[in-house]
Amino acid sequence: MTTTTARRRRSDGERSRRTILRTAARLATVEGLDGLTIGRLASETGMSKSGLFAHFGSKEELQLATIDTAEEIFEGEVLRPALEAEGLARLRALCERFLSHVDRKVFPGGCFFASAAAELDTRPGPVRDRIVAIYGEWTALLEDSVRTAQERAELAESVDPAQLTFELNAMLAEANGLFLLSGDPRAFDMARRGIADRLERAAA
Amino acid sequence: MTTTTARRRRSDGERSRRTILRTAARLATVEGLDGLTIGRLASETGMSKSGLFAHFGSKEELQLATIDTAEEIFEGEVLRPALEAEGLARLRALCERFLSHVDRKVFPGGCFFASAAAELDTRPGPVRDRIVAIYGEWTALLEDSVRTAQERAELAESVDPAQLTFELNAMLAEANGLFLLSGDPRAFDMARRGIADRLERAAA
DNA sequence: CGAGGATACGAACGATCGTGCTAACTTGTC
DNA sequence: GACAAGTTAGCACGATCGTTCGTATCCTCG
Repeated sequence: MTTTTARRRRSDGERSRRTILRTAARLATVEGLDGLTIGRLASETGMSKSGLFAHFGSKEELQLATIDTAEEIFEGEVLRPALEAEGLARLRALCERFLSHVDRKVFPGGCFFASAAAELDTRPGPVRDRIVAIYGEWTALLEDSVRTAQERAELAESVDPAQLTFELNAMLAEANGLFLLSGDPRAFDMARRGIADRLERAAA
Repeated sequence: MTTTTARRRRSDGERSRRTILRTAARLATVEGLDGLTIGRLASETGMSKSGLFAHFGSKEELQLATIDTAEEIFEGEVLRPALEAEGLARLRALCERFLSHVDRKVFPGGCFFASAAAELDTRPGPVRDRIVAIYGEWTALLEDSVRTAQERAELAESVDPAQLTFELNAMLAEANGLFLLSGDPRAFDMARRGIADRLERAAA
């Protein structure tokens, strides 16, 4: 039988890999996941092209690893803090943490996944599939929060969870886009006001 | 005195220029305005790289001309038909024509300007400036329609035009993005429902 | 401490990028 | 019908793309 040789990594390699991927995640929101180039990333991290490349084996693997890293950052900045609340409060917290993470420029090019989704929209392949899956998880999380809020009688039974999620998501994404285009933080205020109004209307 | 030699174009050159730019506008929504490459565009139109390049002189000029062409197409498909109506009907028509032009795949990658805005968000320069200006004009058109609808007592005086525009724009853009990601035309239904609800709530 | 594997680098590859140069041809004008 | 100007192609350039290979170095484990 073939013993699967699990290549154990060295600590220094692990560390530079993290450094590379954190830089890549930030850079990708500016240059795009495709515009993210090996040479640029190498000079940004002070490594050689070949040394950096050896960590991934292909550009596609680098992109997938970058997405994983962006997901971890997003979890830490948005999801984990918001998941401490429940029901309607969780829904509000998810929206607020999302807006906050754009405002605080966790990624210099705004929401990583909004940027990646717009870029990979029409380009089939595993990278796009990964982005679609993550978008689906985010949407499902919002919808679940709506449903829980309904069970707790914080939102009306008559509310369509998918519809409400669509509208909330729309305002979050638009705030992200408008802020990036205009640089005006009033984009967040408009999103907050729109979301608050919409939730009030959906209240039980 | 120096006579300004206005370079008059020849009819065959004008025709191929149009062909190139129409192809470029479609292609840019898939590959991106930066991913739009001279060589790709040349082979797509059956021209030589240098012959095509001579029309523009630089890639940036090509990008700017492509944006102009996309604007003309957008005017024909969305603006002109909608501007026949007035007030609230115009506002509804603008939304409906926008959704329709995405659904009909006027551009294979959805709304040209949503795609370009997401790409150029964070990259300063004349190309970005042009996209920002066009986004501003679109927003101003929506806002003006809201104001006119208020003057005609079709929408309540208490409505904040900028806020309503933000929310409508958000749902249009989200429908565009969601449709491109999922391929599911129910994205348009959710946008229509959300917009109808929002306008009903804003009615006088 | 010695061995083995992970890590990193330098050099080089074919391909493609945007961009020039030159020359051939078409078109429109007098 | 000739001449000027606009149009297109061919070829080549330096740069950069993703990728490969050989080699030197460092960490880790026995």
